[in-house]
Amino acid sequence: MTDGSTAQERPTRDRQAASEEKRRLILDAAVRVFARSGYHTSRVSDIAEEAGIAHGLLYHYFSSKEEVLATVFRENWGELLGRLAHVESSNEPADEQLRGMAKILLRSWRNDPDLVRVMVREVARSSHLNDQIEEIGAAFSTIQRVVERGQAEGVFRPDLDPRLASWIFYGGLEEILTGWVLGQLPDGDEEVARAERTIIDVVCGGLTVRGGSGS
Amino acid sequence: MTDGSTAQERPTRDRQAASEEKRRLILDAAVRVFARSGYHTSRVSDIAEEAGIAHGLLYHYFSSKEEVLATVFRENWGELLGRLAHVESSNEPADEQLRGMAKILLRSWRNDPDLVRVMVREVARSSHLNDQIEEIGAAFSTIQRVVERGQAEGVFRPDLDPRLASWIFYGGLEEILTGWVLGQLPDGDEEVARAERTIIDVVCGGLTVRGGSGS
Amino acid sequence: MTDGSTAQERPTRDRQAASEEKRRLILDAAVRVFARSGYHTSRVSDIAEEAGIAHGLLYHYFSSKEEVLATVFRENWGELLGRLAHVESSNEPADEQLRGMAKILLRSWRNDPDLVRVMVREVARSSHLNDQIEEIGAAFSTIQRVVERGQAEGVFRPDLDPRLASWIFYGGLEEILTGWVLGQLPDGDEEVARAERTIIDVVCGGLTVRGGSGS
Amino acid sequence: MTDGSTAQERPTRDRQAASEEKRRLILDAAVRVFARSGYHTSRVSDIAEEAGIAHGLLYHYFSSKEEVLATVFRENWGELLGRLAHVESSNEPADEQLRGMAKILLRSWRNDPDLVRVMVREVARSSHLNDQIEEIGAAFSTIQRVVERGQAEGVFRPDLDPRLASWIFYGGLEEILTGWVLGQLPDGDEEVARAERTIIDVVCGGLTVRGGSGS
DNA sequence: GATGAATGAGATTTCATTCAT
DNA sequence: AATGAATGAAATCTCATTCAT
Repeated sequence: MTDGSTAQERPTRDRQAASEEKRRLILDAAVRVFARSGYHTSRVSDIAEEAGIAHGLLYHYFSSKEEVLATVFRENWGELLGRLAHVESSNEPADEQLRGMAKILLRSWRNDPDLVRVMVREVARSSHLNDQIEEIGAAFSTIQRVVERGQAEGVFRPDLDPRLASWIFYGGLEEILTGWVLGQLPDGDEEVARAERTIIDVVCGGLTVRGGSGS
Repeated sequence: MTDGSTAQERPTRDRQAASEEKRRLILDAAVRVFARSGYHTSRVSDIAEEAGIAHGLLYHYFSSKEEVLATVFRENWGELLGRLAHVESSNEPADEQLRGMAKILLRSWRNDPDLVRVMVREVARSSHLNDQIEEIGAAFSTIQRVVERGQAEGVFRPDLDPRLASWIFYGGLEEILTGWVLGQLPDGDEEVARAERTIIDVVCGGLTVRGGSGS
Repeated sequence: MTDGSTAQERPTRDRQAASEEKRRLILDAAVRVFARSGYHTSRVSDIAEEAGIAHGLLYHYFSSKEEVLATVFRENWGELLGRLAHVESSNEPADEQLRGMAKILLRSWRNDPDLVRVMVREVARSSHLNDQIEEIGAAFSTIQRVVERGQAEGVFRPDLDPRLASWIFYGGLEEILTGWVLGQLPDGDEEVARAERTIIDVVCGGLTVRGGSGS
Repeated sequence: MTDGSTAQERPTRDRQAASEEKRRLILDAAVRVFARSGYHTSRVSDIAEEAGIAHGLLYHYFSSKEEVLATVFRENWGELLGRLAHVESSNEPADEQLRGMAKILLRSWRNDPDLVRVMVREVARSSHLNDQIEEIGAAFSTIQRVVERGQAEGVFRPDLDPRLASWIFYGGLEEILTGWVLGQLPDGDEEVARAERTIIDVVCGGLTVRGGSGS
């Protein structure tokens, strides 16, 4: 279809595209603003200003400030879930899958620090929106299934509660992200790599020195 | 006047006691209200009503709503720090000390759920007041020192970053508390005991099966 | 499009005009309210009600109640200064210039009694905002220059401190305005005329009888 | 009566004296506080703190904050009126009486600057209390009578409105005080003396150079 | 007299949301 | 779609005054 679109069709398509573009503009601006000032302290007009639009226009795209936050969460968390699922469906052994998931979560900090800031500080446990709890739970379930498979395959100890273990694993990851967000843990590519190693070492291998036949 | 108190002295002492009592009344009410509605959503008059006082009186004791939250944090976190320090100064081996610290943190949920709710949701990473970051850091330092001692004594693997390990340990604990706070993890005395066991098993011993035949 | 205005341009211009109109609406209402109740006793909502707007809108145009008062002062005092400057730049003799300035000040009472009420009672010496002192000083400087010129031209006695003389002159005028504001001096066109005559007679000619036989 | 007072009598007298002393303490503190911060901006507790008492005690001596201001005014203005009346009843010529009155008013600045600050800024025209207008009027009446006598005795020009003249005279004085209060006119003993001279020169002799048979 | 805890009306200001243009 | 003026509920905080002790 080199130019088969009617005169009618094109503007419509362009409009939709432009509309989608502006929607994204607002969401991106919101992430920056929420990251900078926090959800409650940010004003709708701050977001609009950051996005370069009139604040009234925001209400054409979102029904409320809360919905902006919810959308930020939903769309990004959804993508994350997808990537975790992809790891889960790989053929790697359970511990390698955990490593892959740690990588995804920890590297998000370098990819989009503002987004992590918002997720960690505003969404993770702030319960602005109860709807999100379910979606967050999906991540835990994924991790939990990996743990369970590891146990079934004899790679992981069978005596541990897989649900708690998955929470602990995720908690360790999130806390490291928090350390970066709060500027309390040293930052940088190398640090991210070390964090990946450490979380896997600790959670999979444990702190305690292995006895028996060598390491 | 055998007891040496003047007529002046007594009422003063009584007043101070009463004043301190009321201060505590307000703080306790604030914890309940913040736990129920969240810091931002709670109104000062909600706290006052919960405490059974006029809202103006709150400003006799605290300079702002924010100071109320900061005080709730400071006083309770301080107490927690004291208990962690006590464990640190015991003669137990490092892994037992970690277990002791896990106990303290996890049992706080049963002792005072509202307080944990507030600490987890409003203070831990909410960025209200940066002053608190330092005090939170003190807890990490304590844990970190235990890890380092464990490494020095040959109980813990020396190749792991003790700082990251302490964050991971604390993160696991906090995530479990969060699970309870959000109603996502099953609750109850038995569950707390299992959580204690699991966090220590995972962090100290690791998920991976310990085998004679190495990994 | 013969007139060169785009479809975009017109509404914008209209809006600006409407906005300016509303700004003035608020300022006028503020003058009436301040005149009636005094600055401190007036509430922002009184001003809004008098202007027929929601009180929140006032903050669209002014950042605070204090800024409303400051603006009332600045804009009106600025106009007054302009008129004084105009008199100063005339070719009249010094005493005639003083008469002209007295006219301006005294007639403002009949033109806009509420404004005079506010200027006399709230701004003149009330110390709300020190920024205004400078601008008030400009009026004194103008008068002082006229006095100095009168002295240089041999019309006024050269032995008098021109600065003090200008303050005395202005003080006499302001006191008469105050008498009208407080209802202590009789009011009316004729009275204003008499006040003009008297202030010039007193300040220029003095109370003392001029005699052939000197004093 | 070396010691004729009964046991009953003394304490009573002492108490009254102590009570009166405290009352004065509060009034003096109020003058300082009002001078510093202005009436509306001063809090009752500021006055109490300045006086070194509990703020509740202020209400044993005065029924309200407003009454404190009214009392400050009444007592001090009354004293001033007495001194003006004393000048009026002297045998001096009218212009000398005016000079005496100017002295009293202007020197009050050096005697008690804080009091002048309060009188000029809070009482003179602020109409916090309408009751005071009458008492202020008494000062004008006194001046006016002097002017009228001066006219009757042929010292002052008979064609001028004596009421307006007295307001102008008083206005000139008050404006100079205001200049000092606002830090806009140079201060000091010498300046006060010059101000006395100038106000009398201007109001009695006028600015205009005397013609006829020399000065 | 003296204290200061307690009250509560009330004031300013903010800001999410709506809506006319 | 886009603007930003307009609304008004709501929240924090102040402080004169009262009153139990």
